[in-house]
Amino acid sequence: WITGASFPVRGVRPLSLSPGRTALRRRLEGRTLAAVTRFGKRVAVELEPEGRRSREWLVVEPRMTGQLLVTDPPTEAHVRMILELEAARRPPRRLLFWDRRGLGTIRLLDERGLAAALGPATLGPDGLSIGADDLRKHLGRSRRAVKVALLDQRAVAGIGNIYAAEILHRAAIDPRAACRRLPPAAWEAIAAATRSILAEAVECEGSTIGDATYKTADSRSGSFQDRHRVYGKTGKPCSTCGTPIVRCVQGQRSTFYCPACQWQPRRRCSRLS
DNA sequence: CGTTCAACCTGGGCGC
DNA sequence: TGCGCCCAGGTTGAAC
Repeated sequence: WITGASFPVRGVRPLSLSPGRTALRRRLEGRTLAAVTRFGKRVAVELEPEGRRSREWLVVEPRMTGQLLVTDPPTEAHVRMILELEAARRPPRRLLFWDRRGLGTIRLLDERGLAAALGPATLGPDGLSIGADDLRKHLGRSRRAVKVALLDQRAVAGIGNIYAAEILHRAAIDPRAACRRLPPAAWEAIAAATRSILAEAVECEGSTIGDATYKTADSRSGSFQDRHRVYGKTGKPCSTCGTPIVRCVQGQRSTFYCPACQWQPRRRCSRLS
């Protein structure tokens, strides 16, 4: 159970909290953790009901640099939340939220708020089990470039910038291709690549690039960055065909792809007669 | 409907 | 060494 909750300020911009730090501390202390679940990129810590309160969830959205840690943080400076935890017959532990850039958010939500934060209007089916039909239903008629569309969490939850690039390389689809031009077979390939890339990334405990990116709750670095085929590989030979990998910008974010072996549907030829 | 831009932040890496 | 850029596993809202 939570014996103490604090939200250090230390001169940096306060963490985006809902409700504010004082109310949050009051509502967290003494509560018991019931379960921890993941929805796409969001983590929901379920709190058992207490007194007249119904069940509530602490929803953590790490964004770019936020991490939940049970070990000492890289620096004290960017610790945004400290939960002192105690369990029967165990030494006390601390659950920290450490976030260098401070873009992450923490919200305490009731059932209603949870539905809004994690429901189908916000988060689509999880990428680890996504099917081609789900993708096609949501994106099949979209005019957006397929890479931009894969980052839309309402269509499929859990794909970020690294994995969008790796998925489309594995599926051999050009990230610039418009969704509506993709045939059913392409969606099958994309769905299969999404499941396999994400499963491998989970197996490898994510991609740790430099010291600022993802680490596990006990601070282990991931190894999936060693398997990246295109992300951050500008100019390096494509692992499939040897053509140099290219970088472009889509929706203000970097995209990496092989200009030779990632397929783009031809523009429809206008035919006479 | 889709795209672009700005904003929220800190910090590493680069060229001059 | 310092400074000004560009870049970074993300999300949101406004403007066109």
